[in-house]
Amino acid sequence: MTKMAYHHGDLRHALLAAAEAELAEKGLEGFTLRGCAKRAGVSHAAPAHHFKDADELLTALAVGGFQRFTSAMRDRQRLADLNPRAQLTAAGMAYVEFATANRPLFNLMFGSQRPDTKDAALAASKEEAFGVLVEAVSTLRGDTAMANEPGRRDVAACWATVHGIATLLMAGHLDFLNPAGQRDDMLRGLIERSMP
Amino acid sequence: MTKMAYHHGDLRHALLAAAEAELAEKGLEGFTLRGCAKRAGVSHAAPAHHFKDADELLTALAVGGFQRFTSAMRDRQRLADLNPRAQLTAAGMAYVEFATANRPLFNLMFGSQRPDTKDAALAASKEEAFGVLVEAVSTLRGDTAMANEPGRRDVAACWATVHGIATLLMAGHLDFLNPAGQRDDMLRGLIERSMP
DNA sequence: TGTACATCAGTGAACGCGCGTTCACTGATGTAC
DNA sequence: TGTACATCAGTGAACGCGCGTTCACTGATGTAC
Repeated sequence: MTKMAYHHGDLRHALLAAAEAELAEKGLEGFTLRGCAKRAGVSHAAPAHHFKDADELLTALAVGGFQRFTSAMRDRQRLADLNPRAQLTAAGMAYVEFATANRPLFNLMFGSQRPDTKDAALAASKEEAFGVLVEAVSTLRGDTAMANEPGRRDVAACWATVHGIATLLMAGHLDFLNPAGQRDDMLRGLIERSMP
Repeated sequence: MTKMAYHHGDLRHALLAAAEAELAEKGLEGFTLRGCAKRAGVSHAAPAHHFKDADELLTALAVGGFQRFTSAMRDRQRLADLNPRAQLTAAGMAYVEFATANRPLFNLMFGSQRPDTKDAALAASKEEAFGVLVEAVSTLRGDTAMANEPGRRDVAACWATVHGIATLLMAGHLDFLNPAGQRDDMLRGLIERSMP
């Protein structure tokens, strides 16, 4: 496809990529449809052919975010020791790292009302990410964690801890920890103590 | 002061009250200076005499938020049993409740970049809120928690847990817990298990 | 006690800006025959 | 294999909107004398 092509060819994906860059750079507050179009090298009216409005684009972005989030956790688990605690820790570490490395995206995924909660793909990708955590807690417990109240509490406790660490870290509220700089060990310690 | 008064008399405080209502109603994304002025019953150019821009107003709002946040935790502690665990739990419960009861304000305080981080009053009010938690953990440990690394980790663990619970709860991600509805007991359980 | 005047806190009209949306259009693509 | 035509994906100008900001102004207040 030459640069002069009237038709883009794959504007939908180009827009998604542009939107992701736009989100990462401007944050959720500075995110605009016009900015995405400009970044994709297309007139600002063009996106309407692919996304109804900014929120629909953001919903698609969140879906991709959850998928990459799931992959990041699974990749980390594959590199980790096979014992249940190490597996849960690996997922937790990847959770925190994904958040700090993709702040506005993470914020879109977990802290925004803009993505369409009724979107099936979003619900599915979210559920899949959640599944990584549930699976790790289940293995550690030796049962199906979500099937009983103590198990659900274990899931909630682990999740709240990693999520809390991630959000506090992003806001710079945990800067008092470990001035020496071995951040990973410190995080690992915090995550492990949340386990059942 | 009659309704016809040309001068408001205490527009600064009226604006702060209006801004708080505006924030609660519209959220951080829909917050505008014009909206605050309108709500305060004043022309939209008037706020400029009291606040340089929206961020300065939001900074003042965040300061007030942290002060009320601190009070909420202290009030809860005063009603609770005197033993150290109950004191820490009380602070944690108040933490979570404040968050869910004041979502946009809490979001402004902990999740936004808009308040001026260099503002001395903001830093002080934030530090005071932090102090409630540090004090409770210190009492429980029997030492000055922030003076040693294990102590700091205990502070971080408790904080991350309550903060994680608060943010996940706000996003509706903990709905799988306790369908029976005894939410407080469930929260208390989660908070207590994070303690040293 | 009264008057003059500086200062302050508000008004309201005007401006420019970037946004989303609309619309008539144009160029490319795919399909029917 | 070629032609006609419907459809689709893009353009770019125009619009209205709400925003923050500016500015000349006006009304109230406080102070000097």
